[in-house]
Amino acid sequence: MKPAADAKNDTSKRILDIAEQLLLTRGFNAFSYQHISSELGVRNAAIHYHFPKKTDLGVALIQRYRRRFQRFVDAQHTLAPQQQLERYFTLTDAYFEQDQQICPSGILTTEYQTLPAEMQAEANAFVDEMRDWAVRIAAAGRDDGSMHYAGTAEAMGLLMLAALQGGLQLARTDQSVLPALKLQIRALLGLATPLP
Amino acid sequence: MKPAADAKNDTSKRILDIAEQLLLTRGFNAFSYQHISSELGVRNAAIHYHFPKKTDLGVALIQRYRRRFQRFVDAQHTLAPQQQLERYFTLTDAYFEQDQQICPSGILTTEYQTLPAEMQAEANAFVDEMRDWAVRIAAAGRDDGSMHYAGTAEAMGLLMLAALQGGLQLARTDQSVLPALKLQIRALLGLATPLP
DNA sequence: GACACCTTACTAACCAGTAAGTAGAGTTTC
DNA sequence: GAAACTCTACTTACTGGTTAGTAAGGTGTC
Repeated sequence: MKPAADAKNDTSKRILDIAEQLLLTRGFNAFSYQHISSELGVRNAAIHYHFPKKTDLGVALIQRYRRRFQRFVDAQHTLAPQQQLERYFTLTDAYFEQDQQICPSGILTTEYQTLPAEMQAEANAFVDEMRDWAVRIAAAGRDDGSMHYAGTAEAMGLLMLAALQGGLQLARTDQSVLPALKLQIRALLGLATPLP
Repeated sequence: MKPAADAKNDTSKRILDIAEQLLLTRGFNAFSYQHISSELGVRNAAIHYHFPKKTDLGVALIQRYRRRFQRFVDAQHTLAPQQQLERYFTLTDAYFEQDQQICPSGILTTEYQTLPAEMQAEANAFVDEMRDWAVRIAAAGRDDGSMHYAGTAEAMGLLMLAALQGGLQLARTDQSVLPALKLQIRALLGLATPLP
């Protein structure tokens, strides 16, 4: 048995969970170790024990996102393209419903210029992966005949990603944004009503 | 003659100019009065003389944007819809080319939860105005037969706004984003090559 | 002398980060 | 099997820097 290691992992995970919530609602520059430690019920220095520098915490957060996103993608590579798109919409809705969070790529690219180089590198990789995935959906949908749109799959995937990223942010000022955007993306892809 | 008033206006304007640059590159939470005062060559308290609270500066910034955007819209209400769209693209490019700035609505909605209530209210109004304008372009383009797209003009305008907002942010990780996005929006509107 | 526009000098709060110490659980050594 | 140790996961206490914001004073212009 390794209760010590379990406890360590548990605290680290809880730190990451709280930091993730703060990142997606307030941004990396607008939360501090105090926010985390008071929420967690420990002292400030305890956070530094697990993540010595704030940069370490930021990098760990993005790396966790990347792993999670990879699992998300892998888990549904057998689904039809339009079902994958609907899953992506559901994911987007889930962000918004949880305290009007925005997507990680949105906060990371917006604060990009103020982030340490290690975080910028991780953010670049993360954005690339998300973009590739959106492009694959658009390409597969065209290939299997379920989606019909003008332009290239590369540009269409990019547009969907950019629109949802911007849409999650705009939704904070008007909650009707996301439903309208989803409808419009479906319309532009020549999709009818969403699948159940 | 009013040299005193001119000097005041001039300094206030320069403060706003520097603050605007900082807002669009770093965000509201990631710049301080020190950044402005050192750039301007004055002491910290001089900024507080013109804008007592940082909130005052933030509100003044958004109000200036709103006035500027209104002039931008008014100045080209006689242009054809697709020419107005191209002007909007040009505006977007100009932001990016100036130190990879993002659009004001992007930073304001991303940092929304951390902004003082006065700034949130101004941001709401600003976003509404931008959204209305994008929708009017989509509607006018459909009405005059120059644009052809699926879905409503409301949703299409919103999608263009959201995509360009997200696109300006994503462009920081890959400069090919904006050109691809512009091409795709034109394609989705049934527009051919951009007008000169 | 009143006013606009600054300065110096300061406060209190917050920030990331560090150093040194401690409690407890597990491991080693004799 | 008990004393000695080591390790994890913290704590207290602190540093130096930055933050927004204020108070009081100076200087030039009308």
